[in-house]
Amino acid sequence: MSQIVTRFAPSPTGYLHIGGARTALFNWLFARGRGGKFLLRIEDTDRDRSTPEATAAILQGLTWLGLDWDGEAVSQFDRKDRHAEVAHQMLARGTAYKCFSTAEEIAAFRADQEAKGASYAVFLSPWRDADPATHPDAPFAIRMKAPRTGETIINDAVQGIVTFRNDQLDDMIVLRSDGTPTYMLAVVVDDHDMGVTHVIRGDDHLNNAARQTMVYQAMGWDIPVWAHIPLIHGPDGKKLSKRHGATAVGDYQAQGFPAAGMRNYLTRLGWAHGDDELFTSEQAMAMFGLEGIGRSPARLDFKKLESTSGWHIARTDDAALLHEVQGYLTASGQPALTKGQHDLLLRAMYCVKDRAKTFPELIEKAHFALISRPVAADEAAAKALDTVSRGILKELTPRLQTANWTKDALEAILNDVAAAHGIGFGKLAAPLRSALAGRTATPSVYDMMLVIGQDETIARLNDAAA
RNA sequence: GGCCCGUUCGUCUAUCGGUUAGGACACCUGGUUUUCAACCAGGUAAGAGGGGUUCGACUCCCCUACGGGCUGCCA
Repeated sequence: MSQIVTRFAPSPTGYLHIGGARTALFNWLFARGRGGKFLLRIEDTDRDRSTPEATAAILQGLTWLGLDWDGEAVSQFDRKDRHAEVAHQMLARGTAYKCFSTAEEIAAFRADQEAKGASYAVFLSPWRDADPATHPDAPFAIRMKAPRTGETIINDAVQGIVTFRNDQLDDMIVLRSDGTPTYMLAVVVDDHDMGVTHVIRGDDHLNNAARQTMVYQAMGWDIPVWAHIPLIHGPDGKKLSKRHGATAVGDYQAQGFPAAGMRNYLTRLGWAHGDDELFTSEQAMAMFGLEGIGRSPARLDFKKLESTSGWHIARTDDAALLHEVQGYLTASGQPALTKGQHDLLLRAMYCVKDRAKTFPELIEKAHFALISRPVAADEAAAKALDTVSRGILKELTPRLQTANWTKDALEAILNDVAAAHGIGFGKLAAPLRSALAGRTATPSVYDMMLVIGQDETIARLNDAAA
C-alpha cells in the first residue's frame, strides 16, 4: 500500500460531539504518525438537517483540538453529480436497477409485515428483474442489485472477521427518485475518489460496512481497511446524551481543559499501548495503531481528564499556556485580561501551573496576581488579620523597604521577624497571605511577593496593617 | 422481532492458555510542608452467570443475562 489516507466525515447537524472528536483524533493520529493524509469531508447531503453553523462549529472544534486536516474540507453535497454518475454506471454494469415502487407501497408492505406479526422482512423490489420494456414512465429510484445468497465478510481491524448473510440485506437505494444520492452511495464514492485507504469510524457503521462493501464490489473498486471503534458512553454506561452534561467539544474548552490534555485523554479512551498513560501528541503518533483499539465502549471519567490535563498544563511553556488561557476566557464568555493582568499572570505562571488541573483552577491560584488594590479579604482571610498580626505587618514593611528583592533575602527577613515575636513562620504566613491575596489558600508567600514586586507588596501590607 | 457487536478493580485499561491478574485515575493511610495544592510512600479493589475444550482457562467454543448498534428514498 502506498500512502495512508484517512478521513473524518461528520454530518453538520450540530456541534462537534465528543465521540466524533475522538473518531477524528484516531484518524488524525493514524495518518499523521505514518506520513499519511488526514482529510475532512462534511456529509451534508441531508439538506433539511445540515446547517452552515454546524459546519463552522465542527471546524472550530477540530481546530481547537489541534486536529489539522489536509486540503480543503470536502462538501459531500457538492459532489452529488458524481454520485449520480456512479449510480448510472452501476445501472449500465447491471449491478443496479430502476425501481418504480413508491414510498407508499413500501410503507404498506412494512405495515403489512408488522400486522402479520411476522419477523421484520427485507423489502424485495418487484422491479429487480423486470423487463425494461415494462418500465412505466414514472419517477424511479436506483437500487443496488445486491447478491441474494451467500455472505458478505467484513475484515475489520478492530472487530475482526464479521460475517453477514446476504439474505438479511435488502437492495438499498443508491439514488433517490429525485436524483439525489443516498448516504450509502455517497460515502463509498467519496472515499474511493478521495483515495481513502483506512476507514476509521464509530461502530454504529459496522452494519453499513457490509452494504458498502457491495457497492465497492459492484464498481470493482478496492475495499479500504475498516476499523470500527466502539462508541463513548456517559459515566452511567448509557449512550452519551445531553443529560450527561458536556457532550460538545466546545463545552470542554469552555470548562478550561487544555487541548493537549483532551487529546491525551481521548487517545487513551478505548485505546492502549501497554501501560503508557501520559504522552504528547508526537509520542502518541509514534505509538498509535489500530491493533491497540479496544472492542468495548468506554465511559467518560472527568477526574481522569482533569488529572491528565494537569500533567499537560504543568508541561506547557508559560507563553503558550497564557495564550490558551486567553482562549479559554473568550470561550467561556469571561472578560479578557488587561495588559497588566496579562503581564502579571505570565510572571506568576511558574508558581501556579504545577498545581492546576484546569484553567479556572489556574486562574484561581493566580488570583493574587490578577487583583488590584485595595485587596478584598474573604471572611477567613480577614480573621487572620487580627490586631497582633497587623502590628507585626507594620513592623515588617520598613524592613522590606530596604530589602533585596530575592527569595533568600525575603526569607531571612521573615524568619527574623517571626523569631523576634516568638512565633513560627506559619503564624506569620497567614496574615501575609491575607494581605497579599485576600485568601487563606495561595501559592508560597515568597512567590507572591516576587511576582507582584516590592512596591505592590509593601502597598498591600500597608493597606492591611492600617 | 431479525441481524451484528460488546462484558477484567468504581472508571480507563494490560494480559494475546500457565502471572501473587499489572499500570493509571479516583478513594483511604502515612510522609513532606507556610495555607491550598503539587509531590513521595503504602493500601483497599476485578475476570457477568452457567456449561464445555484442555494437563491447565480472564484468554478458545456454546448458552443465558445485561449493555450497545443496525434494521429509512437519515447520516
